[in-house]
Amino acid sequence: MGAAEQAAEERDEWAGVTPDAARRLVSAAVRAFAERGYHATTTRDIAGRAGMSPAALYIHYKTKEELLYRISGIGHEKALRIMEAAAGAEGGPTERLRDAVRTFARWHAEHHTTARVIQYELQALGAEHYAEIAGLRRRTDRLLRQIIQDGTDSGEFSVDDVPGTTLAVLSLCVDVARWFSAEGPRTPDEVGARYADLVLRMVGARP
Amino acid sequence: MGAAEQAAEERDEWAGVTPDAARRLVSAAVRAFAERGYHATTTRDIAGRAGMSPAALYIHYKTKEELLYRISGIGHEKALRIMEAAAGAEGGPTERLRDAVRTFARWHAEHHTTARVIQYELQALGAEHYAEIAGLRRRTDRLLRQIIQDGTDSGEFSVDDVPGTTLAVLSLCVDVARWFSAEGPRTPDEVGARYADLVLRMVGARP
DNA sequence: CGCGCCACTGAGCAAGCGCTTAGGGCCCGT
DNA sequence: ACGGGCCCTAAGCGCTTGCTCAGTGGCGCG
Repeated sequence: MGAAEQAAEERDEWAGVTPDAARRLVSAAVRAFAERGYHATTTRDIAGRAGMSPAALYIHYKTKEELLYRISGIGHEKALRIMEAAAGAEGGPTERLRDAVRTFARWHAEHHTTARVIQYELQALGAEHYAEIAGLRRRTDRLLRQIIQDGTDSGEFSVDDVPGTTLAVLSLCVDVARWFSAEGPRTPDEVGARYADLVLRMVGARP
Repeated sequence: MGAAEQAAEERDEWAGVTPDAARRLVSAAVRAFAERGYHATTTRDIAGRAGMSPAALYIHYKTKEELLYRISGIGHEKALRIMEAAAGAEGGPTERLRDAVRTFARWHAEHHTTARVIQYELQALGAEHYAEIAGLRRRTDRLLRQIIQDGTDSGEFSVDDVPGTTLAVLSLCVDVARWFSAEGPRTPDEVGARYADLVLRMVGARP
């Protein structure tokens, strides 16, 4: 990803959503869901933030749940792509794990508003939508687990319980979205770098 | 804590709440909040689980929010006492950190229903109640940070950023409540032991 | 026995919820 | 000029919500 692309994405992480009104609604919904939670957010609040009447929401989305579903889908696909990029990169398990944790944790800090919604409001999805999103999460988990397995097989890492350690690493990164604040003392880059170091220690990389 | 005491506590972690009807309501509320979230839970649901009419709830609690406040208070005080016990124990930083993480993570696994409510539904509290609970969390954080600081000062640990590492360790333990399931393959004891090992690696304690 | 007490219920209120509907303005090709 | 389609709004429907209140049943006590 070039610098221009990344800057464009930061300016609007929902650039892929069209038309403009639908994008404004997604952006408003993600802010409202992150602040108050899905169930405490009203469709009137979402529409108000997007500068429309409550009825306008239903031209672009069938239900409030569909908004959450769209947000969750886009967010989890982005998270999966980040993990895919790190897992598929050249280099040994240590480099790939460092890169995976650094970019994954950094994304959860930088996009903590979106991340909070997609990671902590999943239970509000309907059963089928939940199952679909759970599939994306399982793929992300499998990619990270494979990196840790590779490092353990090659002897670069010393890990007793690969699935358990994978779970802990994912949990650590995801939970960044809960506590991270843009007003806090840490930048997303710093969080990513620190978390990568912590995780390399967790797996016993480089003695 | 003796075995009999611990068994009694596991049988009813709300033993301190009286009278019986008030305890049944707290127990029902914590299960409902954990399953659906605070805002998605109705007072009718809580009362129904406790075997009463909706109106009976208001004899024991002024509002639904007060129920959450009571649950949060009791839960966070218990978490604080666990951390106090580990921090005040005899032994070096390594032993105290191992004990702190083992018991803290284990509690979040064993009481994952309660823990989920007190850690992830905090935002639903009113401003004053939130501030009070936040004070308890700050005290817990300070105790853990002191252990890590002690180990760093003594040279047993090698930690660059003590507050940041403390935050990561707490985040890791707390997030157990989100993913832990009694039907899963791991027991709370196993989670506590594994997490203690992982954290000792994170702080660079001697293997 | 009879009286007061109080945990509890049945019924229901005002408010707010997700969502629908009828209709209006604007832009398009012809 | 004008008809059709697309967005959008004002109004409001049916329902559920948190919470209230008058009344009731059963228990303890004199």
